[in-house]
Amino acid sequence: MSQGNSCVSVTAVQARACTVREALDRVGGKWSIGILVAASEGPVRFTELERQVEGISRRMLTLTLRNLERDGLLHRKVYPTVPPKVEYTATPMALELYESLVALTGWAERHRTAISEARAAYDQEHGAPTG
Amino acid sequence: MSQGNSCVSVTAVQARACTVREALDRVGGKWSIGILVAASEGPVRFTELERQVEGISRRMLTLTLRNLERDGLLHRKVYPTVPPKVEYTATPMALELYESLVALTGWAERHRTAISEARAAYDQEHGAPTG
DNA sequence: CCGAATCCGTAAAGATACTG
DNA sequence: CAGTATCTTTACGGATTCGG
Repeated sequence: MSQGNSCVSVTAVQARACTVREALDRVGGKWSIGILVAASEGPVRFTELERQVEGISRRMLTLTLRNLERDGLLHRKVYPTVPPKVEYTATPMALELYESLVALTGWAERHRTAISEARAAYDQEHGAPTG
Repeated sequence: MSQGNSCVSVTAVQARACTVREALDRVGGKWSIGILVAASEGPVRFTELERQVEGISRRMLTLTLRNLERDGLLHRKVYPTVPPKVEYTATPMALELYESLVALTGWAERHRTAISEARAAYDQEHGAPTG
């Protein structure tokens, strides 16, 4: 997931950019947000996530779960019962992150149509994908 | 850059997740943020960006520039002079996006060490990359 | 100075079958 | 139920070359 970046920028401008990317890298994957949002509502089990995120493969669910756990965004609790039971819970840090993401949600909603129009205009002016 | 997603989620929970991803996809690339931040300070030229972003290749600069322009985040102004001159300017929409990203910056700075520690702890408990 | 076009390596992501 | 292992496809990103 292209992490392991320590913000070794030369200019102050790019140092700021790097800090932003540092945050985005935590949720940069295709599925991280979906899992995080689902886990923000309370503890969720593996199969439960598999249904909720919908479209995710078993493999990607496992991988993303591991990464989120490794970053301290999810807590993994195993119940040693005979049908195995594992619960994933969002940590306070993850909940805080989600709050920060709400600002982005607002932006996306406000400019959703503007972006679509910009893309349509661009595609028409240049080589449009539709023809 | 894995865009073209229209948020066709079934559950309300995942619809919210999708809106967040919609915003993240605009800046999801490896270089988008760096370019956006540089352009937020005022109009910048191609070669200027090539130096500022530092590490970016000519190809990726061009590609990312095109995507940002297509999404309506950058305005491209060409001066038909004999040595060609092209200026890229952040649109109001892009500046607004950058403001929203500042919230994320705060989060990243607050939890930078916590994340590092979480990763170290995880790597030690499981198979550590360093041994 | 600003870019397009091509080739190529790596990493992300999907599908599926198998296991404790 | 909760994963792991393996295989294949796709997208991202780097290096290089060429053109206006």
